[in-house]
Amino acid sequence: MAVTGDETEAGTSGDLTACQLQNTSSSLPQGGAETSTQGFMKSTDPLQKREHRLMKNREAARECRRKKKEYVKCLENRVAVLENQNKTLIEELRSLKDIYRHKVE
DNA sequence: TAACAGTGCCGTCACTCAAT
DNA sequence: ATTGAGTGACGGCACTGTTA
Repeated sequence: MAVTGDETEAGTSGDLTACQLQNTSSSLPQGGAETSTQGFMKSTDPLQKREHRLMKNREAARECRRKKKEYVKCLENRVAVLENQNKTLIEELRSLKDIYRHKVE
């Protein structure tokens, strides 16, 4: 199953904001990228335009799927962490109840 | 062992959204 | 209005496990 050894103890401090599918804007040079091919929709012949568009979309799809997989993995890790926390809290509640019962008896 | 179902990855199309 | 990036949906292909 998933949730292998890597990303160990992802929830030590409960970083629940870790799983963000979008907003990787920081590293991606949105505006200035691809200066060599900028405006390819305008100039080149239709066949080349199409080839270039397909290539870009191919790469975009790959990246999109990669991010999505990463996101899902991250969510699975969160689930595992929260399940553990839940288990611990239930156990704690049980023992506290136990202590209380013994006191009132 | 052939036939089939399930799964994962890929390429493409169609669409949306933000930037220009 | 145009352009480019991102993404959901779809179909195809390859691989794997299961069953008769």
